[in-house]
Amino acid sequence: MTTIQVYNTLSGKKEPFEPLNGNNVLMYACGPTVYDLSHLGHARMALVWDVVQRYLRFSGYDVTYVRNVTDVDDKIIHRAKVMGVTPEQLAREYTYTFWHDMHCLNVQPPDYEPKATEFIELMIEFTKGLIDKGHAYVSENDVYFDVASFKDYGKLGKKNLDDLLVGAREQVRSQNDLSERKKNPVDFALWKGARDGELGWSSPWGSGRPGWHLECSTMTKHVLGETIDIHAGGEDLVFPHHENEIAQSEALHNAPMAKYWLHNSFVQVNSEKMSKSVGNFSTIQDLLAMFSPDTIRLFALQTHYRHPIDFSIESLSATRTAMARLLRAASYANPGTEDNGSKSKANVQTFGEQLLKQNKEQISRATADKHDPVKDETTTQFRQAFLEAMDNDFNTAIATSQLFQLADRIFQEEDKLKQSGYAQVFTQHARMLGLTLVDTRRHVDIAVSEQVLDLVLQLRQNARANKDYQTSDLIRKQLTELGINVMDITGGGTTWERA
RNA sequence: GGCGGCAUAGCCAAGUGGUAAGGCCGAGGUCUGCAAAACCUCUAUCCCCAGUUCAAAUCUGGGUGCCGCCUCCA
Repeated sequence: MTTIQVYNTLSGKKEPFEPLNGNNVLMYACGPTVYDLSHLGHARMALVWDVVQRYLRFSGYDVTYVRNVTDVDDKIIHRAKVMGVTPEQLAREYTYTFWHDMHCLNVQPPDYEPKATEFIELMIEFTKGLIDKGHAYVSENDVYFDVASFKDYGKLGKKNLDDLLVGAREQVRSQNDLSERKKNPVDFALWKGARDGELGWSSPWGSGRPGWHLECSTMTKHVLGETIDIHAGGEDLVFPHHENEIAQSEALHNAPMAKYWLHNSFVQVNSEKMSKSVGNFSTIQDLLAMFSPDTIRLFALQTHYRHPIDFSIESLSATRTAMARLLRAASYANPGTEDNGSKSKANVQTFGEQLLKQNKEQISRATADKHDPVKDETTTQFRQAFLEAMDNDFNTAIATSQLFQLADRIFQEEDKLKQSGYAQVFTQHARMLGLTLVDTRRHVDIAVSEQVLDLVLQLRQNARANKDYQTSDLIRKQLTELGINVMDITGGGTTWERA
């Protein structure tokens, strides 16, 4: 099997990817906290790890991919209070919108999607274990992790405890209630006691809720195991979130939590991180109103996942133009449909049905070239360059550039059979990146259809004015067949409505 | 202050020792009733300075600018 190179945050280097247990890959990505609509930054995270798990499967690994949903957290509680709903209602609402966004973007569902609230009992067990081993202590109704008791603390985020203490002391001074409860300013909460009326679960330490980091440690352990292959997430989770997960899990298990720690970079706006707190975000739903899922995906994949992407409507528009070219190239895969396939036959299948079909048809690395309808220097070179790029720490920027180069070959090819063959190879590889290639070039929105109708009716009026009633009647008849009733108003003017 | 990262054409963006992928925009041409698409051609020596090397965007040192994390954050 060809070796994939991955950049491991833990070592700060690219390393050959070798799963711990033969062909099995256990992969966990930190999912969203569901307290609001997801924005492009969340989309990038989901898209990147979606492509990674797709590529690992393509490469022949038996992947178990887990992405959690954080459905209990301070932000959820605060937002719910503001909106006058319960935290459960709020979390469920935004879980649904997240799923909707993911489906629209053709992000494959993970194999398991644990929610924090489903693991409270096990988190309590986890905490007890840490207390028993002397890595955690109870303070009033809270439980804290004793950072000083874990000698490797800081190995992921490349921090040393002394430096952290200097900074932490100043922060804690401003929250002096906390400083009294913690032995050490950098200690973090495993369990937070609930104040009056606050959301809480009963525990040996009274009513309360888990600390943020605890859920990922617990769910990783119980869904996948004590040591997994890949733990992934956004760059901002390196410290303290993943650092604290490591501290908890490794202190309890005396075993590495994950072999590879992978992190994606941010989406920026004017060179500044896109985030809720800055307020410079574009929600996935807003963007989907303007751009196709494939455009958004291509936009994300044209930059390497460890580099920041600078977002602007202009650059997304540029990607839309580029995406149109890829769709045109793909349309040669099924000769004949280019010209007569637009008679709405393609729309019989729903988007969801198309995606399921595509996933079923997805090729694997071992058998990929056997399926090649055409096998020559072009396809061989293309595949080699494409796979080489993906093997090299999932370099989707190079992989997509190869798609453009193959697209050029498709356009140039005069032999129809070859052209179609190239286009099929093109399609297979584009779908490996999760591009749907659902042809959106002829999708017309309501505003445009209205204007087109106005135009047609204007032409009909012109015909009537010229007493060309044959033409004007033909137009009306055809529109009627489409379900559009055309009504001339006595005294001039025309209006229409759907029958 | 500590840690990490980035700086490549008008814009976006790959490339980490052997002489600059790809996308968008633009220019000229072919095709076309006109246009669009397609096709052909053209558009950079890589922030600055010094060094290592036969050879550097790519390594080393220094400088400048920008960003992220260290507090919730994908």
